[in-house]
Formats: sequence, structure tokens, C-alpha cells
Amino acid sequence: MLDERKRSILRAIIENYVQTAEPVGSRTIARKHNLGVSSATIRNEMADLEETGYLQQPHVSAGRIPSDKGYRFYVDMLMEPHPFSRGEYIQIQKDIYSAYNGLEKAIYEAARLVSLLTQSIAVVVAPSTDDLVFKHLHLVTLDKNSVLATLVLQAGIVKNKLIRTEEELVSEEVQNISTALSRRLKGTTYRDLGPTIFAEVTRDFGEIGRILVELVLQGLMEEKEEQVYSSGTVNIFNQPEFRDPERAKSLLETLEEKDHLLRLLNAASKTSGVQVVIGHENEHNAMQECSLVTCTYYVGGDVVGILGAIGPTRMQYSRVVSAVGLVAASLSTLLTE
Amino acid sequence: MLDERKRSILRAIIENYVQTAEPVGSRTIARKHNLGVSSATIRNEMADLEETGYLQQPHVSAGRIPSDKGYRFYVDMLMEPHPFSRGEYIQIQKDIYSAYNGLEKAIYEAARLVSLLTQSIAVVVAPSTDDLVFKHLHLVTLDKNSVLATLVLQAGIVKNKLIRTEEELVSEEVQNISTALSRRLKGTTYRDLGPTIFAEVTRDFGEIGRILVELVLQGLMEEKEEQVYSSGTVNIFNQPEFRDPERAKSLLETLEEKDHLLRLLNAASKTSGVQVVIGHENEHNAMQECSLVTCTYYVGGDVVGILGAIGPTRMQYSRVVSAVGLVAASLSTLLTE
DNA sequence: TTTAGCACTCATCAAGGAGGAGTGCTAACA
DNA sequence: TGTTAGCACTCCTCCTTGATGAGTGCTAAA
Repeated sequence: MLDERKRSILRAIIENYVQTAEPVGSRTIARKHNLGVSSATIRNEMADLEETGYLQQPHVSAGRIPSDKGYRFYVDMLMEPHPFSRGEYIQIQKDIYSAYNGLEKAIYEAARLVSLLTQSIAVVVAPSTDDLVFKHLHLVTLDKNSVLATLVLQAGIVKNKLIRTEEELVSEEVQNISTALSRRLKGTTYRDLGPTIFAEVTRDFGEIGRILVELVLQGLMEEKEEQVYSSGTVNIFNQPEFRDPERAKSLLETLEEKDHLLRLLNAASKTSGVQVVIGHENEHNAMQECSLVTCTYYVGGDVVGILGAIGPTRMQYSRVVSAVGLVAASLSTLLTE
Repeated sequence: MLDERKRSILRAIIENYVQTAEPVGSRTIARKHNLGVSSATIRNEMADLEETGYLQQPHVSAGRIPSDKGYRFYVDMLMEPHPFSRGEYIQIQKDIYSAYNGLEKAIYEAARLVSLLTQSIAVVVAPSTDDLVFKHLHLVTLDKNSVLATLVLQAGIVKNKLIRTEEELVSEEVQNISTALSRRLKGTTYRDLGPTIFAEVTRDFGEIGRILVELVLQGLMEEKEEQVYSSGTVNIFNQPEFRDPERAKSLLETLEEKDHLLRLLNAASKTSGVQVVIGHENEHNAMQECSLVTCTYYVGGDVVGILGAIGPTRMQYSRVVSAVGLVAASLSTLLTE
């Protein structure tokens, strides 16, 4: 599609532009990268690259900047993975492991690490618990009208739900229900919760038991919603493309709209592995000058969440892709153990 | 200290400036506020107010803007509480109550409400659990080497901690320890945790019991750290004083530094009730052009956390003070119930 | 004590011009 | 046929300049 020289020039322009944020001229390329041809030749090639859509020109007497198509070609065909040093690699592992004090802290630390390593905004979707296996359920009577339900899932994820009833509860019956429910739910997942289980468990209990079980199941369903966190949002101020407060504002607004963000991330990360969504490939308006690098993470064999980085389209793709992949892998390992 | 006319002029200037963000000239005051004197008289008074430090002048041919001292006088002596309508009041109550699905959601909702009502950045310090009374402790054996400790505090606050041991655990012994610990800890607080309780509880148990209790107590201590959340950070982009990205950046950086922020809030809110810290009264550099309005909130009779709003010194003090006070009160009521 | 009048200051904005980076095109060359 | 030097041309950026106007401080009169 593109011959070797055009590729070299495209790569040189992108890497230069990513570094300087200034349009790149033919002279710069001829001087800095030893391509063995003069600036005039490069000029001709650049005109071709613009015609085929890989480059664009802000105005007639400026250099060229990469288009989304140019970045796409770079990401797919040209870039080489950023080599993190052994030391950095170990540091990442260590940071994630040492922060393990519950699931939330671990994923938050993962996001912090990504934002630190990439100097961009990191986002992380907390595990969708849909497919995680229930390990224990425990009901504790707090007083006559309230019960605390504690649910333990795979990977040490714990959910609590305080339940209040109109009816007075008898501690022994709550205990029996707790045992029965726990036994029945062990090994199932959120997906399995439904009328069948409800009927099965309540068979041996009275009216109050039925009400309680219903409240517990309902309460647990409420707790399953996906959460999304972001970290390092201030990093966008280091990017010249966000010098304009209006842009910064609209991006930050998008990030505060958790629902939007969640949809965005889910759309980006349909398949597993590291995905890159560049500029206008993004559907959301405020993101069309940004790129999104995401990677799924796992518990056991199941995809449970998404880790991502958001920056201007002019980002260090190779570094960001490597960093996101690496942290996601470390997180998966940690959660699986 | 200031005679009636000077007060009126100061109030007029502040209210005008808060609205327009433009320096206020003598003509504007003479025209808009019916003080019954000419602009020349007001000019003289303004010169006096500047000399005594209540006003300042960006440059010689501009109008006046309030100094921190001017705002302080306004907050202490001049402003009247913002009257929220009955409807707004009820809406606030409803929003907070409907979001009650665990403590974290409630305080997060409180912050969201404050940022919404004041168009500024809201911050909230999650309950310091130091003084909250333990109501239940429950240990559940997950497998031979791990136990889940669930601690229920006053106000329905729940803490979980997963504990792993080297030694194999016997389910019955864990149960006994759970019961003993729960009985002993009921009614105490984090402050009381210490060697005495440790010795008392472990008296009747063997080596494994001692290790387990130690791990549980340690684990719970780790969970007691204060958290701080912020909401509505994008609102600063609506303020002309943050048109300059450098300023916006340094403020957002301060907010991401949780430790700084916590110190800031604790310093601001030494006494109970609504407190206002204006501009340079703030020690932190990035905050010297901002004001901070805070209010403590309660569980029962005890102060447990702080709710606050951060905006430019040019903020609607009366509205912000009322909003923060109102939401904090609603939150206290909710948590106390 | 208040006010009208006036000279003065200085931020802001638009217009104009110099400088410079980078291009496209042409013609010569290997 | 591909490459290169040269050159006219474009247009952004920055600086200067001058006009405008808001707002002040001071003075003198009421």
C-alpha cells in the first residue's frame, strides 16, 4: 500500500509531531532523519501522503500533521512495542501488589499507575460481577428489623447490603435462611439469580423467610452495578491541545458522565487484548480529538473489567499501549491469585 | 468601624463584582444602587475603602475589586443567608435520602448536590470512624487459610477485611473467636483497640487464636483511614478566573493530592458549623485565590466528617454557605437515623 | 460635605507591516 | 524516470501604532 520510503517518512513525521506538537516540515525530516534524500523529494512524498489521506496541513505554509488515518496506519503497521526496562516492570508489579487491600484499591492503583506511566488520563471499569462465582453468603442479624447481608465472590470481592424489614426477625430463622441461601447460591453467579432459586430456597420457610430472601436477592442485585474511576485527569493540562479551556472542559465533562464513559469503554473494548480507538473512530463528540487505549483484565479466565488511557490523538501510542497492556496483565494476575 | 454608607458601598461593589467578574466603577454603583449620592462621592468613599484595605484596584484606570479583607467583612457583617425555597429544601432532602445505599453513596451524593447547588467544586471527607461505636463483628471462614472480617459500626457503616493466615484454621475455633471478639468489641471504638483488649480476648484461645485476633485487629485498623472525594471539578471552567489553564491545573492538582486536601479541610473546619476560609487565609499556595466553605456533619452527636465547597474568592458566599450548611444538616440527619 | 468638571492614565482592540517557515512548481541533472 | 536546487508565493505570528473609552483623582464651587 505504502512503499518503504513513504512509511519511513510517515513514521518520522508522526514521531516528530508526537514529540513537538508542531507541524513537521520537509526540511526537518531531511535534517533529523537520515533518509538519504533531499527535502524536495520528501516534499513530493508528503504531498502524496496528504492526497491519500495519511497527512494533513493546517494551512498552506505550515508543515504536515498526521491524520487519524495516518495514526491508524502507524499503530497497525509501523510502531514497535515500547520496551519497558526490567526495573520498571518489577516496579509496576510491586506497586500493584502492595496496594492490594481490597479490590477497589487495587484497580484504583492500577489506574494511578497507568496515568503515571503514560502521562495521560487513566480510566478503569470495576469488575462486572455478573460472571463471578459466589463463594459465600452470610446474613447477620443486627437488630429486630435489620440484617446485614455479606456476599463473597471470586477473587476476594466482597459486597455488603444492609436490609431493613417491616416484620420483626427471629435470629434463629435468619441463621437458617442464611445457611440455606449460602448453600444454594455457592457456585452460582448473578446471572443465575431468579425465580427458580427464590422458590427453591423459600420452600422450607414461612412468610417472613420469603420476604427476607426476596429483599436479600433484590439488595444484592442493586450492588452489582458497574463502577468506573478515573485518575490523572490533571495530566491533560500538560498537553498543548488542551490549552484551550473549552476543550479541557468538554473532555472532563465527558469523564464525569459515568454512563457515557462506561458506554465508551465497553464499545472500545469488545474483544480482549489491547485496543486503540483513534480520534474520529470515537463516536462521542468530545473524544474526537482524543485517542483511547484500552485493555481488558481478568479474574481466572473471565474478562471482568477494562483498563484504559485517554490522551490527545497525538499520543505516544507505543508507550501507552505497552503500559496499559502491562498493568492490565499485572492486575489480572493479582486478582486471579 | 465602617459607617453605614461605606458598608452599603462595599456590599454593592462585592455583589456587583461577584455577578460580573469585572472591576466595579463609581458610576455603576451610583446608577444601579440608589444610594442618593453622586459618583464623585462614591469615588471618595472608594478611595477610603481602598486605603483601609477593603478594596483594591487592578490598575489605575479600572474600577475596584474586593480584597480578601473586604470579603471577610462581607461574610462576617454584611451578607444575609440565602433563602432556599421550600421546594428546593425538600428536593435536597429527597435527593440525599433516595441515594442512601450505603455510606459512601450518601456522602458522594451530598457532594454532588453541593456542587450542583453552588456551581463550585464540592469536597467531602468520609467519616473518620475513630469515634463511631462498634455494633457487630463477624468472622466467616472462607477456606482453610482465609477469614472474612465484617465490622458493623454506628450509622450502618460496614467495613470488610479479608484476612489470610499461614496456619490452617478450624471453623469452630474461628466461630468462637468471632463470638468472643464481637462481644468484647461491642460498644467500643477504634480508639479503644489496643493491647488490653487483645490480651483480654485471646486469654481463652490458643496460639492460632492469638494470631487470628492480631490479624483481625490490625486489618481493621488499616480500614479506618479517612477518605476524601470531590465532585463537580469541571465547574471551575465556568469561572473566568480559571480561564488560564495554569491556574486550573494547579487547583486540580491540589485536589488530586488527597493528603493535602485532607489537611486543608481539617484545618478549615476545626470548630463545628459552617466555616469560611477566604483567599490568603488559606495556607496552601494554589488556594490563595480561592475560598473554601466547610461544614461538619454528624452521626448522633459526634462530628464524623466534613463537607465543603471550593470556588474562586469571588463566590456567592451567601448561597454557598447556606447550601453547604443545608446539605450537611440533611446528611447528618440521614446518618443519625 | 457634596458635586460638577476636567485632565490624565491605561487596558483593550483593530489595523498594518515585518519576518519567517514552509510549500508547490519549474527546470536542470543523473 | 526519479531527484534536486532554486525561487516565487502563501500565510501565520509577532510587534508596533493609534484610537477608544472606562474610570480615576483633583480642584473649585455650591
